Amino acid sequence: MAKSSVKSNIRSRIPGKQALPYRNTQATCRSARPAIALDALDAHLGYFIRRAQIWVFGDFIRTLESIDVSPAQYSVLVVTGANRGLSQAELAATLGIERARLVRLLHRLEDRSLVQRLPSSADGRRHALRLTSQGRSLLARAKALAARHEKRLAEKLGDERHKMLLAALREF
Amino acid sequence: MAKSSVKSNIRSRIPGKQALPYRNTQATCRSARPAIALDALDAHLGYFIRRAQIWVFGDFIRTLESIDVSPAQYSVLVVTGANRGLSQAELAATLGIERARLVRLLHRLEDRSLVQRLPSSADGRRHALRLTSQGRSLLARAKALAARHEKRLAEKLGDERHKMLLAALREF
DNA sequence: GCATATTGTTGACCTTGACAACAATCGTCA
DNA sequence: TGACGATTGTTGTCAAGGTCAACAATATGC
Repeated sequence: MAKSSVKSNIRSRIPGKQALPYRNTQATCRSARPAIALDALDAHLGYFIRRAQIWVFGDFIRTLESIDVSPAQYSVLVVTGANRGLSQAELAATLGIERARLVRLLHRLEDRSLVQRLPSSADGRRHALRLTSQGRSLLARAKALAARHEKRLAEKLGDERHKMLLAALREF
Repeated sequence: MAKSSVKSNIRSRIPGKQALPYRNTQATCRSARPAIALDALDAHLGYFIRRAQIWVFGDFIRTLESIDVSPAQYSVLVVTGANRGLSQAELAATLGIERARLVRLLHRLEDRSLVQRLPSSADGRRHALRLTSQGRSLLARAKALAARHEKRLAEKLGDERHKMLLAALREF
């Protein structure tokens, strides 16, 4: 309907390129006709990293959706569980997220009684973060599901390629 | 200041873990004291993909910031430039973004006179996308800058690892 | 004791992604 | 032919995240 092209009525007919029925909106990017050239994109790591990120996160979210744990929440729960008494600034720094963002993440986890913010006796500014018992048991289930997700990933890629990617991406 | 912990005053003193001065908020994740355990996160590809994505996109954005071209805009310009007469649905599908999102991306690129939406003579619903001459010249500069970014990436990773990553991530 | 830095917090703004709805158009098939 | 379903571009809305600035409480260093 072209409601916004108030500009010109130039007819441009391009010969070789027509109406290929794309159905790779989902995750099937290895679809039918190639036809459309990625050109320079094909040499950019960033482009493929982004696509991989979307795929991996999508699978992770679907896998943990029964316990309502997002990737960000999972990372908070795991690191908090493994490092008792961590401060929010430390946690934010190791996860690579902003302090401000972590505050709101913790709000929701605290509302669900999964984490506690205890006052630090040594430093009045800090909170000592801990998992509640509910938090620990949910984390256990989350880890089990996440392991299934990771196994599926390893199967998709092949074990050696999976391990290789893990090692290479650690460079960042 | 713990304004929100209206809950308890339990003092919890954890011995081994204290106030390490983190300075890896930026991109230095290979920082000083390890101290904080990633635990299960250390085996998850998704975690490292996300960190890599942030790093790579950050470098890309900084590199192209002089010409004000975001990663998404770059991908639109590249694919549009390489496939004249593409429809928006086709473009969205190959880039893996929503039609709705592409509409707003194109709005801004059209406002900057970089792309044109021409009516398709064969199908009244479709737009045939084309770069303007300004779009083509900006794309040329963008490609040059993006190549510098990619070169920096290859140097950081080593050529063989860079190539390997490119190949492995294509699986998604 | 005072200046400066850090910590947790809130508020505002912007970008993305995900959906739903809609008008215009096309294709198909009775 | 005409009616029905599908596709295309579009808009709106909502939630999730990232960024940035401000602020009070607290700690540290001189």
